[in-house]
Parts: sequence; C-alpha cells; structure tokens
Amino acid sequence: MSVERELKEQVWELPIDTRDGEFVAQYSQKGLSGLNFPRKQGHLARLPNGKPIPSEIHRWHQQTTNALVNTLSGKPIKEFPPLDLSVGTNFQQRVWQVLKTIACGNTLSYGEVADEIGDRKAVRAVGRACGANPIPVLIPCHRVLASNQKIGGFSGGLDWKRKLLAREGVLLLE
DNA sequence: TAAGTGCGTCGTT
DNA sequence: AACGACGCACTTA
Repeated sequence: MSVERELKEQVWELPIDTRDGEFVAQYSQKGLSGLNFPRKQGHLARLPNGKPIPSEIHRWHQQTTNALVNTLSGKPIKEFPPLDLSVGTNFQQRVWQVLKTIACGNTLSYGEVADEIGDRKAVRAVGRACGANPIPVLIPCHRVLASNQKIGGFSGGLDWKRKLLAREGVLLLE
C-alpha cells in the first residue's frame, strides 16, 4: 500500500469516558466516521502510535464528546462534529439523514422513515439501514420504533435502546 | 382482544 | 437466491 493511500485512509481512534463506560470514536480526514459502544471487558482504545493528534481532530473529538454526553443524559445535542458517512450506500445515507432530524424525545416508526425517503414499501430495507448506522447515539437510530410504539430492534443490544429512550422520556409499549 | 401465521416489498450480501 | 431492527391482513382461541 502506498504511503499516499495510507495517509488518505488514516483513522484516529479516541476513547470517550462516560458514566456508561468507555465509548470509542473514530475519525477520518472528513470527520467522525464511527462510534462504538463500550466493550464488555475493559478494552482500552488504541491510541495513535506516537503520531500527534491534529488540532482539527481534537476539536471534533471535543464536539463528539459533548454531543455523546448530552444524548446519554437525554438532552439535545448543541453542536455536531462533521460526520463522515461515506461508508454508507446512497440509500443508507438517505436513511441516516432522516434519522438526524428526529429530535430528542421524539420517535418515528420504520414505516414513517420509509415515508420520509419517499418509498413506504422500503420498510424492511430501512430497518437494515438503521442496523448499519456507523454512529449510533449521535445518529439516533434508537428513536426508530416498530409500529404501535413497540421496541423494534437494535444492533447494539435492546438494553441500550431502552436505556436511551427512557432517558429521553419516551414511553414504550410492551 | 391477544397472540400467531403468511406474505409483499426492497436493499444488501 | 436468501435474508432482515417491518407492517399488514387474516386467522384462531
């Protein structure tokens, strides 16, 4: 792999300590590209080996940290870091874009999200796209429920989904 | 009513 | 060609 290509794909991985454990944020040159839930076992995030963290990334990380902490407390996000969603297909990016519009404490059903992107019939595909969300919590896929206010699914584990919704004051059926 | 079954539909692998 | 983080319509009890 050429140096040039390696640089282009450079990714920084930085930890975020929260009351719910240590999340790990990933940054590309374009912005926040991934966010991982805390590992079961205290797995330390891999810090960039010896390379200084660009100030730009440091700033993004500060924004990510604030946004994450706010959402974990059921509070709205004041400021987003730039998001790099380029891993997603066109369809997935459209879905994730819709998710970003769901305000704290609000929810949509998978069907309603499908409506938003203009194809009610794509419900199941929407569910799949939600599951592929690389930046959970900040891109609030936990605010998408099945019809009838039922919980639906969550790739990070339903416990997380319930916890996040509870903190935002969302009532579930079941 | 509540719980269970079947199936359309669409993007992804 | 098969599979979902769905949503209906349609059984049953």
